[in-house]
Amino acid sequence: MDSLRVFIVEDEKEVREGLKYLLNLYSEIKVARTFSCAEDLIADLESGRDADIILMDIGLPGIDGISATEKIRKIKPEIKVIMLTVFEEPEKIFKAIKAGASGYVLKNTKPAQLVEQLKTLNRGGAPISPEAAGKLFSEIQKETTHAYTDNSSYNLTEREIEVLKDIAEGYNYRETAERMNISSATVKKHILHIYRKLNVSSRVEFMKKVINENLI
Amino acid sequence: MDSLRVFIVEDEKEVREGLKYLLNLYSEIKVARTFSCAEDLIADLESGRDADIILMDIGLPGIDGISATEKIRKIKPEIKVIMLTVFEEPEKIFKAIKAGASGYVLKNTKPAQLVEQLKTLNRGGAPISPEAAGKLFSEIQKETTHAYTDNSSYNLTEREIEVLKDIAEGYNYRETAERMNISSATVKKHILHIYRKLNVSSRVEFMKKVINENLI
DNA sequence: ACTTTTATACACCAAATGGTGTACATGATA
DNA sequence: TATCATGTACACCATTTGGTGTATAAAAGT
Repeated sequence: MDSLRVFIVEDEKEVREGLKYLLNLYSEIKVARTFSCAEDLIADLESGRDADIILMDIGLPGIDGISATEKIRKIKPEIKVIMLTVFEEPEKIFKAIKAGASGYVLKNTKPAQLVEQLKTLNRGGAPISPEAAGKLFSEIQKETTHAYTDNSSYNLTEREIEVLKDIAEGYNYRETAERMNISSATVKKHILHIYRKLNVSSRVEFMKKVINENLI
Repeated sequence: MDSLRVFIVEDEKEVREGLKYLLNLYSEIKVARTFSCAEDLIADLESGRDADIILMDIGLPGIDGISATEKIRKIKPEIKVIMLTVFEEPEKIFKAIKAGASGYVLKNTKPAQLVEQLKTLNRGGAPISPEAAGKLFSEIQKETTHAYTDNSSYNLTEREIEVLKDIAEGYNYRETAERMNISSATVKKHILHIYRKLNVSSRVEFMKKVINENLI
């Protein structure tokens, strides 16, 4: 198999050169080019040069690593960008991934381990430490804030709203019943009442109304 | 340090007992209780019993693993729930995390590795394989860019798009068939193909996708 | 020429949904 | 007090949906 063609973007020369040296000790990796800022990298990509993987420092002078990642995804979406950092900041992790990063690793990761992680990229894997993953999970859970039903016009009862939410989520009567610890006959009754109040008579009409009128 | 008190929820007896046996070989872990369904576990937690970590199968009879995780977070938010699965389905991974899961591991993970991962939980880590992380990343990226998703990405045929529009309008198979001058069996076939392409399996999921991704 | 895709259509079956009853207990309200 | 709204739950029924087959034929790609 061909070795992975890697670019490194890192402003601190020692880190940049050190990483290049260490990674080049492995036959699977070929550090082809290094850059001290994102602007240089982007100019290079636009002039036709190509990489399999870009190791991108987050804290760069000028264009920061996350913005650079967004740009890269636009011009060369096939290139995998791995964020490199010293600290793992929850919000940065989430932002980096939204921007299109394929991984998030610490600068002090051992070279052998880093090489292993880079190799998982081909299989759809994403290099990330359990610690960073934990912070990412927390961010996701934080973002998941349930908007609540605007019930001004339909006069749905509290229980009906609960049922509405579950059904609109995709749970069927049985599943909703189990989640609410009631019988599925009751869930069905609720839904029929909801149908009358919303003036619909099928799941499709129900879903149209619920989504379009932001009832969840 | 105390050993970690672990509960296992898994419907297949062999997997459940096997996992218990293997984990109990490690002094850091104590598999205190096992359950064949989520209902039993929840009853146990409500009656006062406590765990540090719950290993939760996703595909359970009755209340599924994700719903169960939501419930656990409500009654005992300090317990870490790790999802156990055979396959890594991107949407399930994302849903599980939103529901409050602290990790997502494959059933075939080697015990030693699993034990290591469980130990990282105390440090705020989240056990997740690079492959699952990759799928999670894709989901996050999909969610943030789904405004651009147009019908071409699912490779629906022209006829399928016609059917999709009618069904999403609220016509049922028979009505759609009449409008298109074909048999309702054919409409049904089309819908089943559409379901596969959209990766959904019910009208509700279908409508969510169609409306949220602007496929109409 | 051969395979795949697309569109059509039927049969069969299990599960879910839509709709109608009735019934009982609770708590609020007229 | 009596009625109403709510939440629970069951029975019954027809229709719809979800999923699996098989089959034919034209069109498109290999």
